[in-house]
Parts: sequence; structure tokens; C-alpha cells
Amino acid sequence: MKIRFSSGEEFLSEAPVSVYDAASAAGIMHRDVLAAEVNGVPTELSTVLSEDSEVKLLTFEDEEGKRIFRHTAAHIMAQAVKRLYPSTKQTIGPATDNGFFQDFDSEVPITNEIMRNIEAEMKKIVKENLRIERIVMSREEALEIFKKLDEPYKVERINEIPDGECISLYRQGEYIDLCAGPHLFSTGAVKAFALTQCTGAYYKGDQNNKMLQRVYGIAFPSKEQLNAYQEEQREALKRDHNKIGRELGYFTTVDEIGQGLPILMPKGARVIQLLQRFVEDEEQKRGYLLTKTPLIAKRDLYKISGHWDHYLDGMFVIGDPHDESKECFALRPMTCPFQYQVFLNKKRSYRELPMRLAETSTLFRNEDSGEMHGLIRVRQFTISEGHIILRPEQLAEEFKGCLDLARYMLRTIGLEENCTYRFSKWDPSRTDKYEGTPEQWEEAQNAMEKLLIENKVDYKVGIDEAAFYGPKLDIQIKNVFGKEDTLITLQIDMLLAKKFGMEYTDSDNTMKTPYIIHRTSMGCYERTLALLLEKYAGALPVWLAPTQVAVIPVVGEFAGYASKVTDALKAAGIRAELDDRNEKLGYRIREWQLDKVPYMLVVGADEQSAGTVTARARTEGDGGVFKLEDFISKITEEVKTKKH
RNA sequence: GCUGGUGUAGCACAGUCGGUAGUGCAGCUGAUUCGUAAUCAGCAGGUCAUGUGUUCAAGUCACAUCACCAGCUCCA
Repeated sequence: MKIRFSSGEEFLSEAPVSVYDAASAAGIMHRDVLAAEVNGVPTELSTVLSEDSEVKLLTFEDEEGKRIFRHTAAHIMAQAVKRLYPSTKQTIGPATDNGFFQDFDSEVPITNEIMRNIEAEMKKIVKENLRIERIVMSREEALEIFKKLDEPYKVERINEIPDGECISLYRQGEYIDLCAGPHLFSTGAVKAFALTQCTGAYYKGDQNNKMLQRVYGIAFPSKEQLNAYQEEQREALKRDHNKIGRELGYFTTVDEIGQGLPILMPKGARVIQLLQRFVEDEEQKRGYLLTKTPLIAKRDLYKISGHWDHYLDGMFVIGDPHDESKECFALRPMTCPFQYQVFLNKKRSYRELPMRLAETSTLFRNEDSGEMHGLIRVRQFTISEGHIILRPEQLAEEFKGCLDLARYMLRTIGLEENCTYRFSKWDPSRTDKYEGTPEQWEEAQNAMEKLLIENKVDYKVGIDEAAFYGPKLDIQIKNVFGKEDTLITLQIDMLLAKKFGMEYTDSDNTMKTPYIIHRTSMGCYERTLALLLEKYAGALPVWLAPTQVAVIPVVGEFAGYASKVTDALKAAGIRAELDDRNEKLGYRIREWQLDKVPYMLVVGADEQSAGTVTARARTEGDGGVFKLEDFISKITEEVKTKKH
């Protein structure tokens, strides 16, 4: 038989041979090799080859190699926990994007102190360099083993494995676990690791189930890689909008006002105003009609839209929602049913479609208390909302228009490269959560899929991520903790128009029901601000900076000239601030640096006599000595082009 | 909502065995007028998140509530 390696080498063998031996014989085995892919399937180095095979050796540089490495680290953690706390029940322990975790059912919560103990025990297991063995057995044998070990979750899992599927166990030393694998050759390879946090997690991710103890960890083949990763994490956390946004005075929260209700301070409010003006102006150019609709409505409206049935828990209700004899209001969680009234105002012709309605819309959602996060997840927010009411044949063009607008916005604010696309579909097994029939969902989803392909959107599918009325294209972004949120959403809705009795007279004089696109152009402003602060570490581009220029006289003597310069900048529409405090120059400069202001103009005798300014720029190379009017032109140009 | 953690001045933190609260920076008032990371002096800031309890005595101990943080679940 012939074994071909992806690196080009070949090895011929009469007898069955392990991947490890074959690679050694071919002279390409080295210490960084963790596992292998045989004919495209990941497997361990001990796998015995008995027919012609294509083999790729995996190291930590390969995604699959990383995954296997981390998965083995998870097993080492589980082994350590079983050694220290034998009554703990094992559940699952996969690799994640950055590391791994293990879920345990433990009587006592796992604290930081316990975590340190587990780490110490893990070090021992690595040092013992235990050989990791794969064992395949029948369902009955496996059940017997785990019943004997008193591991009920493993027993449950074994019973869930479909007939005919291979049941494999992995053994390292005294520890044994049910696991599909693959794994490393031995525990010794996991040279550097750290347990990062301990927390609760519902069994099988269902909040009706028991809460288990989850321990997260990271693992690397070398100490250097571990240190580099930890340093990177520390740096990322310095960009946390929830930290710098408060420190720099963009927003704050107040106990008495409540959770998820941030106060936008002058700087935060300014940035949001700038974003909002930009969005509204751009939408006007693209044929949108601006509306302004009420923030509350009677329960009757939400009953028509379906929100009352599907979203009552998420709404702030004024009055008793269940007392039908009295009037009851609710703060709006979405704009849709309000904005539809614009269309419903009179009889509509096909000639009026598409009708593009936009609104800077404040929404209220009664999120569960543990959900709030800085400006990213709040209970009141303002969104660049909009609905396009259209004839079915206009869907492709209008959807493309929305996508173009969203991409233009993201590109302009500099977040496009940080985003990914998710095609959010319904879950056919959870019909209670969704309106409409499977046929209607099929139709809407097929339409969207076609549009995504046409528009070359590189997307991932998300099952059970749709809105209750239709599928979505969600534009996703990660925060500094790696948590993903939706920034922008485009939704196709073939259901709600009918519920609201929306119709138009078509060219053949028949009444037709329109389609609706629900869309945002820049998402909600609070969240966008948060992600901008994180992207730029607080140093927003000039066009968005709350203060664009600080004017600093060298000493008090030149405060007059500095004041004139400031006035000239302000007259040109530049957000300038005069800093004539009686403090040492270096001290004042340092304060503005900490404030991340894009430009400082230092003026003294030379500048005053020449009518110039000395600009010190936040970014290297943008500074220098300018004629005042030249500096104004420079800033005006940067604002106009929305330079990053 | 669930698991764990946190809450002392605007911010960063001390506060020992339970004995009535400190430091630095920021702020204010003076003085100082200095060319790119911190001028000097003085002053003022706190119902120790809130409430209830234990105690002769609570920042410190107990319970409850609120808020903040991470994760789970949910979601823009």
C-alpha cells in the first residue's frame, strides 16, 4: 500500500503501519506534529493505516491541529478534577475558538481557589506524560463502564448515539472518557495552559435544565505562545468601551435610573448626533421618507402585529396586560407596526412602491437583568430603523439597495472589515416561536438565499436566529471579549403586511399584498458607538471626534491669539476647545493626549507673529506648522472625506 | 432569569482582632507664565451602594434589596 504525505513524501509498506511510524520512516516526523488528517479525516498519530492513504500531518498552526490540542487539554482538566473531586460528574468538554472548556456537575461551585488547585493537578498530569489510548467498544460495554463509574451524563450520551455509529473511549492513565476524539499522542505535549474563568452554564444550553459548573481554559504548545496570547488579551481589554467610554466621559450609569439605561454624556451624545445626521442625510439621498411615530401604543396594535403573542415578556407594559376591561399600553419594542400606519393612511397604488420609510427610532425592550452590557445591550436604544414596502418583483433591487447602504455605512465608519454575515433562518421544529407556514418560510428563505448568492455575500447560516416574521441577514461583529452581536440586520417579511391589511392596487387593477423589508442602515447608535470606541480605542476619526482640536497657548500671554484661533476654527464648523489653564504646557498636552483628541494646536510668540499654528497630531506625520487657513482647510477636508 | 465575583471621595486604591475613615490623582482658592508626559502651597470632598438585624460598639459580622463585571440563557 502507498501512503502519500501532503508535503510530497511517499512511503510504501507491506504491512499495516501507524501514521506515526509511517511519518517517521518517511523522515518527516518532528516534535511539533500533534495529529494527522487521513484522507481528510482528522485522527491521531497512532491510527493504523491498512490501505492507500493521503496523510497530512497537523501542527498547532493548523486549525484542526489547534482544535485537537485544546480538546486534549480539556481532557487533562477533566482528569485533574476527577482526581481532586471524585464525586464531580463529567459532561462535555470541547475546544472553542480560543481555548477549551469543561462542564461539570459539582455539588460545590468551582471558585478561583479551586481553579488554581485544578491547574496544579493538570501540571502534574502533563508532567506524567500519559499515553492517550483510543478504545472502540459496543454500546453495552460502554454503558457498563460508565454506569460503574457513576457518570450519568455519559450514560445518557451513549444512549443518544445513533445505531451504527462508532462508540469510542479515550484513556489516559487512570482516567477514561467517552469521546469521539481525536486526541494527541500523550498529555506531555500540552506544555503551556491556564484556566481563565469559572462560571455557570445550563446543561445542553437549555435554561430549564440544571446549571452546571463550567471552567474555561487556554492551552498552547509553548510558554511563549501562552504569554503572547495573554498579553494580547490584556491589550484588547484596554479597548473595552465599557471602561474607556466611562473614563473618557462618553456615558455613565446611575443606580437610581436602573439597569440598561445609560446616560449619554455630552461626548457620547455628540458622536451619536453626528452618526444620526449622516444616516438621515444619506437615506434622504437614497429616496427614503422620514417618519416620526409614537413611542407607545395600546395593546391592540401589538396584538395585530403578533408582538403581544410572541414578545410580551420583552415589553414594558403600562397597566395590567391581562385585564381586558381596562386600557393597556406598552412601550414599543419595534417600529414596524407604527410605521406601517403611514402606508395604511390611504389607498395605495403600485406606482408608489417601493415606499422607503426611515425613522430614527427609540425602542424599549425589557431584557432579563443579566443581559445588559455597557452600551452594547441596553433597555432603551435608538436605531436607524426603516421599512421598505414593495411589490414582490422589486425585492431583488431593494434588498441590494439595503445591502449597499449598510456596507457603505460600515465602510465609512471603518467597521466593515470587522463584520461577518449570518443568514438567520427559522427552526422548523419550533413552530410556536414563529408566525407563518413552513411553505411561507421556505419561500422567504429561498428568496433571501438567492439574493445573498447574487450579491456575493459570504455568509454563515444561523438556525433558529430568524425574526418571528421572517428570515434575516445579520451583520455580526465581535466585541473585545470575543462576544458576537448583531450590528445591522436586513429582514424579508412576507407575513406582516397581510396581518395589517396592507394592500396596493396593481397595474391590472387588482389588490395585492406587498412584501416588506425591515432594515437598519447603521444599527442602533449606542451599540455602534460602543464598537467604534473599541475599534479605535477611544481615538475616534476626526469627523466623529467630540473635540477635534484643542488650542493650547504656550503661556497665558498668548491666550488672546489662541482664543482668536479657536474662534476661527469654530466659525469654520470645527469642534475646537481653548485650553488656557494656568498649567504647565507639557501637563496640558498630556491631558489632551489622554483624551485622545485628534489635533492640538500649540501657539506662542512664533505663531502669533506669523499667523500660523503648530499642530501636534494624534497620528504620526499629520502634524506640523500650518497657516491657520491651511489648517482649517485640512480639517475640513478630513471631515468631508470622513477620513479614518 | 441562572452561576460566580464586585461595591469605601469624580478616578485608582488602603483600612489589621468589630472601637466611629485614609493615600495618590482629579476638583476648588491663591501664587507661578514655563515650548511638548506632571510648578508650589492651602482648602474642600464620604449616611463606607441601600435597608434590616446581631452587638455596648458595624466599612468590617448576618440577611434582604439595588447596581456593576464575566459567563450561561436570551437578543439589535
